[in-house]
Amino acid sequence: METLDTVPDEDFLRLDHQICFSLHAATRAFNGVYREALKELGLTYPQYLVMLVLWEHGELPVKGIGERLRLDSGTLSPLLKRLEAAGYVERRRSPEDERSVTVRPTAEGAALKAKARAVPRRIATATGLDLDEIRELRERLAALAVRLDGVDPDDLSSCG
Amino acid sequence: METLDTVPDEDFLRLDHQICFSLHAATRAFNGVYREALKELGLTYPQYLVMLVLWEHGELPVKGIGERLRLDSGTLSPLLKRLEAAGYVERRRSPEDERSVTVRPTAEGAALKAKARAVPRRIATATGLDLDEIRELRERLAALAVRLDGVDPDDLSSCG
DNA sequence: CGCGATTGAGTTGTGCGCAACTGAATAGTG
DNA sequence: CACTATTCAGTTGCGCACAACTCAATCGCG
Repeated sequence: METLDTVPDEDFLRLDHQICFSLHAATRAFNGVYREALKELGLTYPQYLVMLVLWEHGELPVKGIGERLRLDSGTLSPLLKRLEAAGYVERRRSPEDERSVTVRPTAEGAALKAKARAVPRRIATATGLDLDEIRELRERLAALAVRLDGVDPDDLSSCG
Repeated sequence: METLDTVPDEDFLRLDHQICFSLHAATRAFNGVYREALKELGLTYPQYLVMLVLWEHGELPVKGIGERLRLDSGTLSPLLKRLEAAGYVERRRSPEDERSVTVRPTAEGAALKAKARAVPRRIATATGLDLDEIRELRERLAALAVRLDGVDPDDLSSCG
């Protein structure tokens, strides 16, 4: 039987080449179609992700957005600043906790949701997958992300 | 029967939130484990991809690397410059075509392959997937990337 | 209450990805 | 042969991701 242990290192490097590349390429291809689809909304893909969680929750602290999207303030602060400059969100210091900043969609940002409705369907059509396949892919990727995020760094270095 | 056409826009936005996020998160989780595994080699994930194709082909023009990794010169030129500064590759103008630049691993770069051998196995173990599952995921992602790269941009905008 | 530890947002610096561009070399056409 | 079009690498500019850091606000322990 062929298991991880029976494959030579050499073949593994080649396989890695392929899987690495596939994931990398698929991600960038996805980014590409989203970029195109979001062009008319004036949003980048990560900005769209932020707007999605804001449309769903109404308002969130920066930290809350970060937890849901697994992004830190180093990424979110400038991104939110650009969304604010574009007029789609507003930020204000929380009165209860002066450290926290609450983000919520402006009227214009909320209105954008209507225009965004058509986007996911176009993307789904572009993938050529049906609903069940999309859901399955989502499950797999989510499970993989959870598993990879939980890996002990020592298991990845030679001394582990 | 539930098809793409029978799902309301509202549900679609929510689903999109989930699939977007899953792909985004999985990619970054993958990047994270590779970053950790490649730390001792002094390579970033994209630099590792470049070294993989160079180890396999011996030497390639910048264009050849770009075709295999689906990357343009805007990304590759500075990346290769850094690999050269690190002493892993050397670049020289092709004598036959002065426009082209040939890239090949230095002795140090070639030696790195031995240290890199252990990396893919650690990554594969970290994913918790067996060989067949890894292969299947690779197939799916590759097919998806090809399909998405071939999408007509007009199909993604409202006027399409 | 006082003071050190923690938390939250933001900044800085580096590398990647991509669009748009430059400039030089080559190919192709009349 | 001359001249335009194309090709190739590189640069610039912008946005994202992440590590490492700053600074203020808050928490928690003695």
